[in-house]
Amino acid sequence: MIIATWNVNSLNVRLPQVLDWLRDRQPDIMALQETKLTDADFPTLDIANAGYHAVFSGQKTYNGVAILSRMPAGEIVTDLPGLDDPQRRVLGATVGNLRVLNLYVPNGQAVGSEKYAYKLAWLDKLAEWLITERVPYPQLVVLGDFNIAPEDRDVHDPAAWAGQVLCSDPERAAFQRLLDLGFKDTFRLFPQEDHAFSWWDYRAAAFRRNLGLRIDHILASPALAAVCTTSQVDKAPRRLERPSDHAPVIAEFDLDLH
DNA sequence: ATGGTGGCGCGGCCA
Repeated sequence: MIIATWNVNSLNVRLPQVLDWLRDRQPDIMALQETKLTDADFPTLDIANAGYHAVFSGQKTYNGVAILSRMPAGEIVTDLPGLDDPQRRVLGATVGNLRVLNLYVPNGQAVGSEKYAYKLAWLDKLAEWLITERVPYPQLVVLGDFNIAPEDRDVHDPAAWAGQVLCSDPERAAFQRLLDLGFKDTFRLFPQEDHAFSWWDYRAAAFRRNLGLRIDHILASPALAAVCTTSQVDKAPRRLERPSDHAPVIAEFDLDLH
């Protein structure tokens, strides 16, 4: 079973790339972030023609999340419990015997800003949710754009980024708290090349120079991590014309969805 | 160098 996550930075613009990627890689589950579409505008038909069910929680211009799956999804949740928030950043769904939580964690803008405080409060609510969610759903995957580079090796220039948003200690502590709950960062279950990133700024030819960060993650509950067989970043879509600034991240599991 | 690029949508916000 293959699970993937991709911040597409507008599903309108990136739909052809998403359809190509689905055809080539055939994931069982695909989590999308920054669809930037209202639910009325979601391309359900194109996705269905590609062989996938879709559930989504969108808004105009900003944010928006979706889960595409070979099998139909149920038990849909679109909000963090206890957080009244118009921003569409959360989508939980059950696909067969797997629980999927797709997240677009707030960016945080700058350390000390209002958006940064919102990000930390949001992550606090997330941890509280996972404490309860993992009980009925032992096979739980929590994935998406976390907007956190967990360690210095996830940053092209750790000295320049030290203490900056996406890399600050409180953000990393919030990420570590998720790991302390027993979730595994599947990417780090396996040997990886140095300088492996999932996001590169559009500016300053950052991708060509591999000036990136690894901020997109697939976290697996203990039961799921135990059957994880590989995880990698697929940089190919970042090389295309008019790419997203993020690349898809993949994890594969020795598990039958049923 | 306090910029640079991209999406949305048409001025400014967000990343």
